Amino acid sequence: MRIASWNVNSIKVRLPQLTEWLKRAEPDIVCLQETKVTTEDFPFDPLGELGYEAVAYGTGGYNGVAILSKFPINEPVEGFTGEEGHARLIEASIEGMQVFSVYVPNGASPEDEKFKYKLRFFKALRQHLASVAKPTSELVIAGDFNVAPEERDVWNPKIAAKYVGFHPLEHAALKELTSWGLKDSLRLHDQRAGQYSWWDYRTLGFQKDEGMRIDQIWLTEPLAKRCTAASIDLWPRRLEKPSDHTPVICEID
Amino acid sequence: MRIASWNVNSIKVRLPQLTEWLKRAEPDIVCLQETKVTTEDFPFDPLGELGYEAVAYGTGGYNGVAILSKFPINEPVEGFTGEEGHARLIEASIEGMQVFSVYVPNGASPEDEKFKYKLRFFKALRQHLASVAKPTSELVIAGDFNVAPEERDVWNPKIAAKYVGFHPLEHAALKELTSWGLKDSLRLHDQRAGQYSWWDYRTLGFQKDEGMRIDQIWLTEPLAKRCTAASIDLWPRRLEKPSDHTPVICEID
DNA sequence: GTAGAGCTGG
DNA sequence: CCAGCTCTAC
Repeated sequence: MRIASWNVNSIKVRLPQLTEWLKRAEPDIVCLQETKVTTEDFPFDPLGELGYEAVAYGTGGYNGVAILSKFPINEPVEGFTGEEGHARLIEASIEGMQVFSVYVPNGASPEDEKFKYKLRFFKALRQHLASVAKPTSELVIAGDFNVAPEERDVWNPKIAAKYVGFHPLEHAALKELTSWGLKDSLRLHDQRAGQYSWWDYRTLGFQKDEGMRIDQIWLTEPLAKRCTAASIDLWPRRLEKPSDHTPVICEID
Repeated sequence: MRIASWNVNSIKVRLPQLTEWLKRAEPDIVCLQETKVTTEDFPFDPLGELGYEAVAYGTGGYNGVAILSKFPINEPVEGFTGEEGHARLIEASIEGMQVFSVYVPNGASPEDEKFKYKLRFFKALRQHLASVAKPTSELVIAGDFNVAPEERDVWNPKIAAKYVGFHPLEHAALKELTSWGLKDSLRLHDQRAGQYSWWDYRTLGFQKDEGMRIDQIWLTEPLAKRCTAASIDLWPRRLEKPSDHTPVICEID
């Protein structure tokens, strides 16, 4: 079972790249973020033709999340109480696993009101997880967390700590969430520094290898034990008009 | 010698369609309007690879005119005193002919301030023509005149007369310009009604055959005598993302 | 309907 | 840099 997560930064613009990548990487489950379409406008048909069932949650031109799956998707739930209708979480049951696709708010700077919302979001998300699942259940939470878990996940930790993506407060918020009982799937198999999933368009970060690993797939212990591989797929960056994020992948069983 | 005029409605967006059409129609001279690029951003290189020299005049994201030619382009002149820096006229000498590419202002309704500007523009253009050429010289003025010359050039003359494109005032303004000594090249060879060069995107005019012939190639008498054919080329309308205008063509010699 | 401007957002 | 949005224009 191959599970992936990708912040596509507009599924309308990125549909050609997404379909190319799906054909090539053949993931079984894909958590998408920043689809930037309403649920109604989500491209169910072209993805269906590729063999993917989909559930999507989008309220407008910002945010928006979805889950694609080659296996049947059961009991989808859109949103949760902590996200204030921003279309930042969708969950569903697939092959007995609870699958969450999440897009954590960012905030332009630590002084920003949005940054406080980000910290509240993490707290509410932990509450939510605890209310719908147990650390001993089979659960995957994948998405754009807008925080790098460790120093080695950031091209310049000293600079990043002052801004957003590696600030101590959000770093602590992520730790508090994952301490509920979640394992960072990439780190079960790959200890290298500099494995990034996002690069700033503005600074031409990709060309300079200046990025952060802010997209992650977190697993509860039962799934972590069955996780046989994890990686970051840079292939979509070679296509025209790449997203600023690239897919992250893990294999279960 | 094949001379064409086309309002491309953004040369950035329309470059693929333009190049396809150039390869197919093989015009010698093309007057372009609504390029919507600055002179600096004009795509000289890809057009040069197709064998076209080019002169362009654009000041920003609106208007903008250009001339492409397989023959050398001499003495290009950007703008004229009546156009107030709007990048609506470019002229040049090609094979001994004076060639003008013009984009006449439109105005949303006869009450509009822009509509008055349109009438002034026509007056100023006649003044300009008279100051740089004679009716006995070899002169071509091609472009989007934003007025249909005759009733048969408009899908619904009664409606059009109330709005823009066939209002008596602008109609008279075009007549006043062309009475200087210009012949409507299409009408030297084709007397059919309903030969349109533009259709409203909003009303899906093309699909309903509701359009106007507002793009024309006007010739002085010496060239009119040598004009062997004239037509409107609907071929580019079959491509993806067509302009709301289609090219008009005439043959000299 | 389609395109650009000038804005917000990351 | 690359998306959205709202506005204007035709």
